[in-house]
Amino acid sequence: MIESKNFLRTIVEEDLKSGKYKEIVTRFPPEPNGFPHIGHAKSIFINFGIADDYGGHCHLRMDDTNPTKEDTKYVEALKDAVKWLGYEWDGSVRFTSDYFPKLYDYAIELIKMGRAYVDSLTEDEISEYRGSVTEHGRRSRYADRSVEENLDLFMRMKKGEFAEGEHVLRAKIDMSAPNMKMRDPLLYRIRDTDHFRTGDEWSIYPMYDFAHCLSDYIEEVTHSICTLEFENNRDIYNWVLDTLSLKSPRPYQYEFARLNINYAVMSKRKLLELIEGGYVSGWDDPRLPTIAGYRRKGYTPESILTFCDQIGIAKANSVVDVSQLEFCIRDDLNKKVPRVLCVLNPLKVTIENYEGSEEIDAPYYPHDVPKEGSRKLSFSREIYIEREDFEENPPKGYYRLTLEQPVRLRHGYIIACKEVIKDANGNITELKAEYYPDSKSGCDTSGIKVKSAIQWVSAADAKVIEVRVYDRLFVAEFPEGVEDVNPNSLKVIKNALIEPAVVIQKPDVRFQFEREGYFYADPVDYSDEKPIFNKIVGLKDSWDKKKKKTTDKRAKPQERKVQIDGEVAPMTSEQQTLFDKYTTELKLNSEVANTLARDAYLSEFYEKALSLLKSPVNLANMIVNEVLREIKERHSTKLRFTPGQIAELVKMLDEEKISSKIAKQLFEEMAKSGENPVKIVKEKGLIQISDPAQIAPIIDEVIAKNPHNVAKFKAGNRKLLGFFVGQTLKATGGRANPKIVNDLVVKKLQ
RNA sequence: UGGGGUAUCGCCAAGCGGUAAGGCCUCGGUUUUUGGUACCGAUAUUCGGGGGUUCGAAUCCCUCUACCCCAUCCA
Repeated sequence: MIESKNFLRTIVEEDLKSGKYKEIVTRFPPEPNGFPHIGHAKSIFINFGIADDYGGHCHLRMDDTNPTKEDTKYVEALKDAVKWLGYEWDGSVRFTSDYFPKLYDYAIELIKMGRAYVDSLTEDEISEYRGSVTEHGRRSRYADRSVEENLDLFMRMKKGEFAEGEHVLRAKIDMSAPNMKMRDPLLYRIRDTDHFRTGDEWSIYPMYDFAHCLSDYIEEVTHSICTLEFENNRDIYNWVLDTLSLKSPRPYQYEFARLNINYAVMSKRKLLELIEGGYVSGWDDPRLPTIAGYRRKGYTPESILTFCDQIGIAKANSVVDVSQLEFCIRDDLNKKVPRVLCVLNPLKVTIENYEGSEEIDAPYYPHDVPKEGSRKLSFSREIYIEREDFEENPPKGYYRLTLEQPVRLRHGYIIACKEVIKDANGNITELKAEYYPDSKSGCDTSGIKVKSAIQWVSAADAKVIEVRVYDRLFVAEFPEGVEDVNPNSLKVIKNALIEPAVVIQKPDVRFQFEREGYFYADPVDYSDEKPIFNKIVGLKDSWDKKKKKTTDKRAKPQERKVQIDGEVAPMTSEQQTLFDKYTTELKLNSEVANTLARDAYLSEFYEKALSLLKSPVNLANMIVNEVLREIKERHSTKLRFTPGQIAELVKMLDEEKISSKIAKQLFEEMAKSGENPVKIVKEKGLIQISDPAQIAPIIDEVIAKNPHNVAKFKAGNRKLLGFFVGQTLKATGGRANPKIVNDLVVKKLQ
């Protein structure tokens, strides 16, 4: 299958390599409270795709912890979607509700550990006590109940002794946690509602944060992949699994950005609004971005999967252009589907010099699609062509039929228009034409040149079909809601005419109506008596584009955004004193001095190193640029090296024993091992090579190996300097003095 | 405003100190009995802004800015 690397796959590969897991297990865990949309397809593609490619398993699990919203009909829709996309879940479909007994036991355990308590605050109080993003929360007065009391209450909650809202079970974490999700999150709530699977067996239901991580653990999931909005929930995910000290391996959560597509809405709420408001016909309305909608419209699973692969996976919120999806379906269908002739808006043409009738053999596929198959087209005196394919007053660049310009009937003869018949209102009702008998397709000896070939159907045996032409559901690129609905998103053409083979022979269910687009026999409403086709997507239309371009001249006023800098916090007087000392006395540049002066730990570190080595500038640079990173990564204090070691490192740098490149390498090693830098240099032989006589031959070799780049460099591509320096450095194991290499390369390439 | 994220072409997106991948869109051209397809070519001296470190920075450091997520007994 089509694969590209992304950050999730990188993690999976590393975990496999390090032996963290023997086998990868992922899961697709939808809540069965709505139909899956193309965003789910992305998630399915990611989870099943990773499992497939790394020899693992992917589970399909219904996250059914909220009995008030979920329903079995959605379970079926979810299963259908996964199957339709071509994936098989491991084992049977799983349900979080299957784990209710186990989850209950885990909750009991948490209570016994004193890490969970039954709270009896009202809903409003709980919300109030939680505080806000800027204010700490306060703990409930019920948080101090004894383990026994909690146990008793929780068991009675389970038995159904209390009404909804009377009590909840909460984790005891931290009401002042900056992450609001960690302010004693709810674990269980009472619900009177029957659950679609467990019926009235339970009167308490676990919350997502409690159920999800444990369900993953129970199923031995390794990588729990979800969308960005759960980033804050990761802390609880880890808290639950860690607090219960479950035996490893355990799953970890990773987040990716959910899919958005312009001119569409993806949220269940908005989708439901469209359905319930009657803006669309149901979950499978072809205008909806639901999987059922795309399927009904005629999209293939392959095209959806290709799309998911093309858009990639990252952590940045983004909106993918619909044209990317449209490209995928066109690209897929182009290779697969028979071409037929259909006239959407018929205009009668009488060929006055033609008598009788004949059958024309016409292949289903064009020369560039390697597929076999053909049908007969019957030709006679009366035909229909597309109304748009004739113009009395053609615009410039019009290739189709005009009074002066003949045109070819696809697979048939060339015709010329002789007369235009109009009704009382001046509307064209019919064309009188003549054909050229020696111009038949395949044996054309007429020598007439035409600019285009158009579709047509014979009046005598064309079949009437209904065609449903779908346009985007919203007029706004980023729709808010129903107020942005496109009133013309569905056009039903009742009397389109199509060549009979399509509805009699039925060579396929998807077709390209030539020069129009791709169409699909509607799987629900189609009947032999009343054939109905959905438009899947139009063909690219460069003529349409050209026409539009001449009419609307879009001049975009491109203004440059000016970014305003915010204010920087002022320094304290001590910091200021330090800063002044650094800049004037020690001659540090102000940036470095600023960073140093503002961080007490850092400046102290600096002073210590400085007392051992009088190299203020290099020491400061090293500390600000390298040591600071280590401090951040290791939560300050636990550094594995001392100021003395930094001084030794900088000393070697000052003495030009090592290059700055090696210094960085060295620093990293030292930070990891705590080893003495001088010792590392000695052991690894990292002494810098500064002798030009030693370096020159290596450069010569690099130059000899890359004549193409030498030419480019000489032609003025100065960026290639880095390439040559890099190659030379690589050849010496990083030991060559880069400054000298640099000079030498420039000299040699001059 | 506390915390957590994210910023690379019109839209996605690689890139992890050494020549700014790729796809879509757009624009040219060639082939074509689909104004389709295919094929060729063009399109980021620059990576949200400003500084710093380095021979060399999209990548490391500082700082600023913008956007997204979190205060459901939803998931």
